[in-house]
Amino acid sequence: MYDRAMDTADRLVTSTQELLWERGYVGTSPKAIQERAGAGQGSMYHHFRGKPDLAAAAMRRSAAELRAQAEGQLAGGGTAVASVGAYLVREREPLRGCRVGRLAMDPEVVASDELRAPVRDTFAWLCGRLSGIVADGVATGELRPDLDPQDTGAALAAVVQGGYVLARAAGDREPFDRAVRGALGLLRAAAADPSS
Amino acid sequence: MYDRAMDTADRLVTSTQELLWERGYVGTSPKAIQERAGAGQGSMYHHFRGKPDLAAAAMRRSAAELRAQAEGQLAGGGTAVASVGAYLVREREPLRGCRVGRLAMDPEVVASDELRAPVRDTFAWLCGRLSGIVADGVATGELRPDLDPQDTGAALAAVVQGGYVLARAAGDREPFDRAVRGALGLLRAAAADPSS
DNA sequence: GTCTATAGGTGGATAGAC
DNA sequence: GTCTATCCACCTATAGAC
Repeated sequence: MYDRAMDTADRLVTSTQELLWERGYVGTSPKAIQERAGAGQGSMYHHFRGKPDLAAAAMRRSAAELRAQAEGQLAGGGTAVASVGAYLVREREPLRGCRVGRLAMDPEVVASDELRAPVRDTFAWLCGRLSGIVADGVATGELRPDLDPQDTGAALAAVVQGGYVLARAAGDREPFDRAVRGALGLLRAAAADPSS
Repeated sequence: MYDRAMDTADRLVTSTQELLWERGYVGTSPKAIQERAGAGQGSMYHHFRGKPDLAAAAMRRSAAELRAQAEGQLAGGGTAVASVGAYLVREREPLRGCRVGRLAMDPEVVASDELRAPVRDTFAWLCGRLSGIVADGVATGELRPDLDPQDTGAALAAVVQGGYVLARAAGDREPFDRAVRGALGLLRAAAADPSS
């Protein structure tokens, strides 16, 4: 249960963020949210219209947090390999999965435009950001000119999301670390001068 | 509802495979399984001890099917890039996700050794298989010698799993296709002689 | 083997008192 | 704003008849 000093609506959103991360949308019940937030039924339905409304608020916040975090890793400047590397190897907890990406596997999230929107926008932004960095690397001659920036950006975003799957399947973070190292190794090999 | 000529236990397993793929473990109820299989409660609990038992049988079958399918793509012979390429660009339905990988995001699957085992074994096998192909490519001089086979294999497996996430987030298969093309492009760039 | 009946618990939400 | 009471459908499983 959260600090009573925190606003009730805020505690409900925070609790929902956590439960969506841990259990997904279909696996998260209003009752569980209320218990974790230390709020009653009445409070929840006073502040939100229902589970989809509350989940949408939680997902928008998680998406914004993730984007800010990723932007912090990507905006470091330096070479394309350095920027992508900073993003790929940043500190993570692979066994928890991605708090946004995991929701893309949820049938009720994908079936609802409102619930899917934050997930869609997050990955559209991330792929675009990574593609831009690769395009810059190609433009400066750091990366081979035959590298397609959009395809490469999508592959880099996918490696992280897929790394979570491998780690959770194994019950061990090792496959995640291997996957991101492997992606970085491939990107280095695609440097115009691979000795760099 | 399935053909009555099919064995009842078999229909139950097949229906469970489909529902696990569509809705995951927490999102799949015995009632929904029974309805799809055209079987009653009594039949289900006669043939299986309960939902976890039936789900485990369905997951073992899905894992075996996926492995056989992947092996068919990977065993084509030829260069490492050709073998990996055949696996990466094989016909898929990205919006449906991976019938095995999706279960790695399910909290009750990862919490149970018996349910997680087929998922764990599938990806351990797949990563090992891809790593072996990369190692062969390095050994024959097709791929650059500084490529780590295990890391690269994990990255390739992750791209496919992550591609599903991107496609479902977008509501469009395009990001999946981009990701696998991007991965193949990077692997080609890591060829010892990139003109190949 | 398959059916119906039954069971306690939960899911998601509404109503109205305070 | 928050609480309790109430609602009906569904979840997962057991019991026992056929």
